[in-house]
Amino acid sequence: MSSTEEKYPNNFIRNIIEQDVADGKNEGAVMTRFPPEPNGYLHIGHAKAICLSFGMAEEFGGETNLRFDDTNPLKESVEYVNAIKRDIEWLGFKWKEERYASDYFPQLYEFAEQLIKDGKAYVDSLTADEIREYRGTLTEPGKNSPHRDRSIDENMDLFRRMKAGEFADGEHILRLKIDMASPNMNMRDPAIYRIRHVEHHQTGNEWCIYPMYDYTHCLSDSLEGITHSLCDLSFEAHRPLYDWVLDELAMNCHPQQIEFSRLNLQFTVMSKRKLRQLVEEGIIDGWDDPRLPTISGLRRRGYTPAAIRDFCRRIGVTKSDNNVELALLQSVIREDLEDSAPRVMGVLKPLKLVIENFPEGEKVALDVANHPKDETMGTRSLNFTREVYIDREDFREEANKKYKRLVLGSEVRLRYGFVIKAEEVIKDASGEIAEVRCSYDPDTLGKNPEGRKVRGVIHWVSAEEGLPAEIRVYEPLFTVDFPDADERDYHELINPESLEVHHGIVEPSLKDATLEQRFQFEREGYFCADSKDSSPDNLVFNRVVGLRDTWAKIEKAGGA
RNA sequence: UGGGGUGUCGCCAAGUUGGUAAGGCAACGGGUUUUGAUCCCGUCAUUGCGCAGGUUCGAGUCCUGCCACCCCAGCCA
Repeated sequence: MSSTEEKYPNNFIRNIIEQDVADGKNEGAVMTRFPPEPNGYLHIGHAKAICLSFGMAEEFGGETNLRFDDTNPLKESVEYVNAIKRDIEWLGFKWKEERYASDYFPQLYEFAEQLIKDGKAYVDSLTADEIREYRGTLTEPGKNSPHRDRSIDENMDLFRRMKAGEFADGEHILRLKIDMASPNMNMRDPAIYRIRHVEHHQTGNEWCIYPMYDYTHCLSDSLEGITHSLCDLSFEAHRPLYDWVLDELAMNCHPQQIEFSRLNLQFTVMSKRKLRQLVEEGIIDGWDDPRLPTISGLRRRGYTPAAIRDFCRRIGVTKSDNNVELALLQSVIREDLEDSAPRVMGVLKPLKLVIENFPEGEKVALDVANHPKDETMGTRSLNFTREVYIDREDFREEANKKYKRLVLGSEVRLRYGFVIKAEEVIKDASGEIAEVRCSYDPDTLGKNPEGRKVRGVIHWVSAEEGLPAEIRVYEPLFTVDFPDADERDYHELINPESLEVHHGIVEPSLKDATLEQRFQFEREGYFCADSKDSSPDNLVFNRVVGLRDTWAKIEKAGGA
């Protein structure tokens, strides 16, 4: 990430930090943090936040802590902690320290007692429903709880007994004493400690009271010496509370919270709740299903860390609502793989060709470049044989001039090999084309036939040497561009054709494809060996993204 | 009807003190090409920056008033 090419274009947060550094604020230091709650997997929206927080710190010579915001043991687990760490590392970021909000539980407790002593916090004994009623509405002020004026001693006694486990869940709660009439709902005496007799994944059974986000986050930031605390816009209205807590406790480190709008990507859902639902209902193959916008899903699909980082740079950072098109995500991975993926040939929908005038059993070894522009990627040898497979899309019994592939009675070149001509179509009982009988021109290897023009070039795989492979082609999981905005139940919006499985044939060199290795299947797209299911005896490839397809446009426009 | 935000090309987005609308994606032309890929060239907000007024020699940038959309009423984060 240190390369200048990966620097962010100008954005308002960078401008703020730049100014702060220039002004000598915090002695010119920049310290950020990424604070995920371990209650789900990270997705592309988190990647935006990660790239920003880590990126800004790095750009200004600072560092970033990874801090698990683990204040709600009911929803969290170490499985998520581990998945999150794995994803961040894979993305290419190194945190300075791994922290947990739970590391600060003892200090947080002391601060709470301090607040009680100062008359700035009190124990409330209303039920959750009552508290809601007392809170008022957006347009009406709330009412003070009848317990709001308990004495400091009584509050302290009650709070200590809460900690000691003398009360059941929900019996009491610690609230900040701010202003029940505030137009900002978050300032109407927010709850900061609740009783929860549950085991915590980090602290075990040490605590039965747990601090809440608003109280915990600002103090954790302060304790870690964070200078710029970047978060999404939903916390904007919480900033006064963030500042209130730090001010009332007179913390000497007061980080600046800056909010930016979160990423909305077309044709997918981003909320952890919905993603979890998809996983739990078995609609997809786990958190790393290649159709998901999770980091693990994108990784399994074949996206590279560099492409995801590039995407995060290109979408920018603002406070405005955004609807990023899928085309941008596809564009960054194509750009990356265009240079880095070795080329191979693979056929998704095999159609057998028999080249009748090519001697049976004979092989012609072809020396083939692994990349058309990068010689350092070397070459490999491919055998041309009498029987080959091409894709069914590449053959038509009849077609107009715009169709640059194999047509009955005319010629086409088999990439890197000979020019062939389709002579006869053999059909099975149902009328389906079973194979195509062809002839080849032996004098066309590495040169064009004289006086004739071939329609084009198509890819192929030797029938004798090709390997069977399962090839998974993905389309968006949803049929509408913004499933979150749709009133219909999301089940109705699921694309039934989001996964298409092909039983294809790939060239023999793919036998040794390593997991997660990416290739360009010429004329088809970029593919990645599936990290879960692929093995030398059972090859499975995921299509990362297709090649840009000009032909599809022509076809759609009625050109052929 | 309270509070907090946001509105610049189809999408994303630059636009530091007002000075005469970057860039990327997409799209559309054309060239190269044994990948209809890549690459290259060109077009793509002609008083237009949510709308309406105002200040100014001059406003996307300042002022006023509207409009639209988003967020907030968890003992979630």
